[in-house]
Amino acid sequence: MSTRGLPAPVAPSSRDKILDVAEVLFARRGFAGVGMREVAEAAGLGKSSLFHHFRSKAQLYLAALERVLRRLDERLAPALASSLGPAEKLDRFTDALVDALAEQASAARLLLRALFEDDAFDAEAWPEGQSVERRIEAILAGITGLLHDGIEAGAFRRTSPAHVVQTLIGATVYHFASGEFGEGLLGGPLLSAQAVATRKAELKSFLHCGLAARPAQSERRETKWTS
Amino acid sequence: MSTRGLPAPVAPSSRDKILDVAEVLFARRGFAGVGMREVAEAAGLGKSSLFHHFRSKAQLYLAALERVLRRLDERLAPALASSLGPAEKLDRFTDALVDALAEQASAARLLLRALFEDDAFDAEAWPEGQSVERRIEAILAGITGLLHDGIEAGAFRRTSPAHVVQTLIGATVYHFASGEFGEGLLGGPLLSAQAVATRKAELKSFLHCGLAARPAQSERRETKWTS
DNA sequence: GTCTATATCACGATAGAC
DNA sequence: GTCTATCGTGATATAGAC
Repeated sequence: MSTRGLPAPVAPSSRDKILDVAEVLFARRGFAGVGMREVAEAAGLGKSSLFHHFRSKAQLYLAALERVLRRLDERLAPALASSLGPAEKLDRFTDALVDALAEQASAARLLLRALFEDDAFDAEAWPEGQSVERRIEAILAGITGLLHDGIEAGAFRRTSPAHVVQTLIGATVYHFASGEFGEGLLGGPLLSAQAVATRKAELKSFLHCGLAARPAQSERRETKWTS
Repeated sequence: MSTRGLPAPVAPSSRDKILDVAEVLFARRGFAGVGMREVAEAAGLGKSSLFHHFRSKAQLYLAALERVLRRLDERLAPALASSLGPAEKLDRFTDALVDALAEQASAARLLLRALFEDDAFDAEAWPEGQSVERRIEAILAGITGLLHDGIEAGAFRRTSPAHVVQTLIGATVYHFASGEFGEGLLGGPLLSAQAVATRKAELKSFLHCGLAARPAQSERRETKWTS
């Protein structure tokens, strides 16, 4: 019958191998910094064979990014779908996010590029680009909605969900994308089990405290959060 | 006699003009994504004239980055040099950092690239690269030392200064580098006076609370928050 | 200091044999 | 599907006139 839906652990297709090396290379040096020749050679193919699987460099880049986002979404969705309270849900979300980013450093770097670079090509012109856009929006809607619900339920203090999301992205995506610089700063590896656990605890400690609902008395004097 | 040490506001040299456009272009599309021809034309020069001022593309990139770091250091140094307590010092440092990054968005982007990209060229081979390295280390030493002193003095809870620095970088440098994405998420401009003030308040609120020294009893009460 | 012209090379993408 | 060969373009960088 069909093998659809089943992973193929023994025989990775050429397409998957190309995506693997493209993900690593694009993460390291960005879209413009990687040549199709380099990707092809790293995947063990000729350059023309690569263009048989992906019609253009932009399509390859977007396909690699889309795969990263798909895997990330698969890791985050269970945390958001659980029927826990907002605080516990946010903890699970944070754990899942950190685990997913720490599992593969190239994913964090590629994701960071997607979030702050104005891509030179027109992403919307490719179907992969639209898929990328939709996946980003879905993930953002999930975490933003969680924060919003928590505020409405009184579990979090009244703050700006968007600003918290930006802080969360910076504290996770940037952290695991920081590579050599981050390791030099920490004085050790970024991706060891211990370093990941420390990061998780540190981050949750900040979130726990920074989002905790407070007595109205100690609330900010200028409580006009516009966004 | 000499004009050394005086700014020249009326007659910007060709070199300064080149650095201006290089900073913007490299920030937007990275080292590999910008051509020397594009820089030259944006600066109103011929391509060969550009190579008269900067011997290579790598030197131009590093010079632009070095200028960004120099200006940032000038803004941060007063906050660190003040004779305030650790908490107030950190507040001033945060204000200065946010103001400096918000003042010019290209600076934040170029700085973010410097922190997470493994540059394709050998930065150490150029004198500008060594200067970049020294300036980054100086800034890091300043904020890390401030956090360390605050912990020793009992003003901050006992945590990892390096992790706090990473969180701080993510919450500031990434935030102001996020450009179109960040504006879409916030639903408004990133760099307006109001948005900058909101970001400052949000960030200091997180820091204030996340770093506050706590009674030893509540220090490790993570049963409610950890799954 | 700025220019025109050029050297040399790598790029993305295509054609067509096998 | 993979290959060799090639097209057209634009890259960094240099040479030398003015």
